[in-house]
Amino acid sequence: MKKHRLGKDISLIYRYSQIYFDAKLKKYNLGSGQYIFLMNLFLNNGINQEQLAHIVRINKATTARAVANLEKEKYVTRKQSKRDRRSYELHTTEKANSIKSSLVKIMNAWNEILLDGLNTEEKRMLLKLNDKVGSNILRHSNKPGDDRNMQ
Amino acid sequence: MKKHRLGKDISLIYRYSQIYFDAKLKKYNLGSGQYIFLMNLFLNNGINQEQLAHIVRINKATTARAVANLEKEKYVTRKQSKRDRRSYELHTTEKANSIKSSLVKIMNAWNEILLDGLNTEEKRMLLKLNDKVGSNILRHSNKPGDDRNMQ
DNA sequence: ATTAAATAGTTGCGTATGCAACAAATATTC
DNA sequence: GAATATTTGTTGCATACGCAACTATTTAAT
Repeated sequence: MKKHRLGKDISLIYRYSQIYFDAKLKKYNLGSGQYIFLMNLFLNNGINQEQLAHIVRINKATTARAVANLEKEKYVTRKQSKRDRRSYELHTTEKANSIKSSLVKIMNAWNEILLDGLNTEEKRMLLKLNDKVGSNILRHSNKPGDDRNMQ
Repeated sequence: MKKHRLGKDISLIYRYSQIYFDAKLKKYNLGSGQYIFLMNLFLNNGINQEQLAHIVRINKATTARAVANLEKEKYVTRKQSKRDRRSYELHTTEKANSIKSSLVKIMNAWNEILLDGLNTEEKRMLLKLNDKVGSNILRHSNKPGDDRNMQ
C-alpha cells in the first residue's frame, strides 16, 4: 500500500476546496477561512466563539479572526453574554441570511464535483471512513468527547 | 446527508496532519511544508521542480520555497540541468538519506493512528474513494493526465 | 472572603499555500 | 533567422492556520 496516497489525497482535496471557495465567495467578500464558521453559525445561532471553535475543531485564534472578519463584513453580530462577560453570543445577520441559499448552492456544487461517479453506498462509505479517521485523530489528540452529531 | 461532514473531516485530517508532522519533524529542522516534497524526492531522485510540483499537485511557488528550504538545510542539492538551463535537477543528500528511515517511521506512526480500527477492506475503500474524489477535482480543474501511479 | 486556577477571547509571530507578475531560457511559428 | 509563445523558477503579496503569551473574567480551592 502506498502510504503517501492518503495524505496526498487529503491535502489535495483540502487545498482545492480552499481554492474553490475562495473563488466562489470572493463576490461576497468572504474567503475560504470564514465559510465553515458562517455555515455552522446558520445551524447554531447564538453560540459563543469557544463553542464554535469546538464544533469546527479549529483553533480559537483562527476562530476569533474568522468571526472578526464576519463581523467586519456585517454577516455576524457579537453580543456580550449576560451570563459571562468574557463571552460573546454570535448571531447571523439579515445580510448573512440573505446569501445563505447562495452559499448552500456553492457548497452543493462543490460536493457534486467531489462525489461525481460515486454510488450511494460509496458516498456513505466515504463519509463513514473519513469520519473514522477524524475520530481517530481526535482520540489520539485527547480531545473532548465527540459531539459531532451537533450539526 | 450532512454535506459539511466531508469537508470538515478533510480539513481536520489535513490540519492535524500538519500539526503532527510539524511537531515530529522539528528536530530535523523540517516542517510539514517540506515533508511531502522530500519524501517524493526519495522516490524520484533527479527530477526538476516542475515535475516535483506536478507529482505532489502543489503550486510551483510553494514547491520552489519548500525546495529552497530543503536546500538550505542541506537535505537537497540543486544542479542546473545541462539540457535546459532554466531547470534544476534535485537530489537528496547523504544527510537526507540518513534520516529517511526515521521519516518513514514518523509517517507510518501517523498512518497507524489514522487507520486504527479499519479492516483491510475499509482501508482499501478509504484510499480508493479519496483517490476518486481527488481525481474528480483534477478533472474538474482541467489538470493534465493522471500520472498518479508514479509513486 | 481571599487566593489560586481555569477560561473566553485577543494579539504577536511564524509557517504553509496560492495567485500574479516577472526574468531568463527554450520551443514554436512565420 | 527573427518574432512570438511557452516554459522554469523566483518573488511579492495576501490569506489561513497554529502556538504562545496575555488580559479580563469566572470558577474552584482554601
